[in-house]
Amino acid sequence: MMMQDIFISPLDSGLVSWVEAFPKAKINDTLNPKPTKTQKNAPHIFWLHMNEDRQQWLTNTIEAIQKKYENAKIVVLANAPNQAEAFYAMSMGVVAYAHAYSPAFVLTEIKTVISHGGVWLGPDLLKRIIEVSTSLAGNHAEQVNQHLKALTKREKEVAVEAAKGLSNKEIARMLKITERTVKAHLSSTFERLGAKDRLHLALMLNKKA
Amino acid sequence: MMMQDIFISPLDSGLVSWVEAFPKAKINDTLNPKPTKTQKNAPHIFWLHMNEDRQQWLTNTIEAIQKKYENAKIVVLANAPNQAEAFYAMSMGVVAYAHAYSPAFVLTEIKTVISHGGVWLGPDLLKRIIEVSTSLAGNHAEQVNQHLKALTKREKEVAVEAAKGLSNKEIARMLKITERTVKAHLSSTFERLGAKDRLHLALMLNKKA
DNA sequence: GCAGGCATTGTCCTTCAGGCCAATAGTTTT
DNA sequence: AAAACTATTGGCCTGAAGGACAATGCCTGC
Repeated sequence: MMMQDIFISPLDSGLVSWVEAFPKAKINDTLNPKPTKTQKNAPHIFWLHMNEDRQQWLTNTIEAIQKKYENAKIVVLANAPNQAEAFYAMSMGVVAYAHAYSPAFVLTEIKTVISHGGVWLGPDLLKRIIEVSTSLAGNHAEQVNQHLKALTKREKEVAVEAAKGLSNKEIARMLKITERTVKAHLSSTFERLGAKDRLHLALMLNKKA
Repeated sequence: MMMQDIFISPLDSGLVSWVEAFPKAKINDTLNPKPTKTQKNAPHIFWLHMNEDRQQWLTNTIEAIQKKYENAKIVVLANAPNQAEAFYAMSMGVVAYAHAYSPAFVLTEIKTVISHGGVWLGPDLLKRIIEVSTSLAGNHAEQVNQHLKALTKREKEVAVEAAKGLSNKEIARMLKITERTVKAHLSSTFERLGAKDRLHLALMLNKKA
């Protein structure tokens, strides 16, 4: 079966690796608002290029594609991949989430996998997903420890308090440092643990057994 | 880089699809107990055939491989795949989990993916993992109910989503109401439950038993 | 029927969170 | 000794969160 590749990107022309991988692909800046019946049923792969902070756009576009195209697979290519976004995308039915600058061979690989009904994602993300899954299933103490181990001493102290629900100001007072410093430790913590914000951090550190 | 494929299976000869996919593969019934130094460092893919209820064997074999071979990738081929086993295997560092009777093209596909550092698993399993990862576990519904009882129907819906870490905007989208309305429900919820903010709400609804 | 709870949405405003761009100084690793 | 990591803090800026004050339409129980 021939799959038509359609890249949706704000860029005028696609990245080099895209063209290399799929010379025949179309590159549009928006979704065709009115596909013909034939188009609707033909198998497509939509490669959505997440330029930056376009969560809303992503949601809308995915929903639009799912509504308009029966046999479409959706791949998200992120300029700055992050776990929260990946989770979100996968939960919406996206079948692959990768870096926008992935080399051509990765792109063809992704296509191969999803053409056969598979789902593709990189090792880091999967590891993270497994961790989260197993922490829900059991030994959360291990997982929490794993998380805290990845942090520096100071970051740990801050993270634990933040996860209890304290504000930055309160934490600052408690540790006798500036609120600014608390923010710095937290930002670093979020990045290390792949947490979106303090609420997600709290959920990670408070998973019940 | 040439990857040596080694199938570990109680069968005398491999399945047809295995041979078709990897004519040069070795098929052993046990792990070579004493690999040479050269063998240890060479990249291998071990395809472990889970014949039946051999959980213990799986654990031992995976550990043995990880100890003896530096650059080994491990794939589990299950006669009767099940999620619990898949989760377990992945948490031990296995990079693919598939049906033992997968056709040859799936096997080659798996090899391609993991050779490039990826991780492979079928759509059903991934879907399940995503579900588990993103949903608040239903098992502690009892305690949560205590709190939720005090809320109206709509407030409950909003509160649950907020406790998962969704933003007001995301909740609004999900429930097809305005962000303003979400705020209204949340404000009301905070007051009823005596929660300071959404983080405290999340802690209340996620608190350990 | 009318009161009161429920669902919905508005505008305005303040505070807080977190990202971005820096900088300094001590510590550890290579 | 140089590079990398850690702890600390500054200012600036955007966007989200939540409170204050209010209004409308729908139901339900008394």
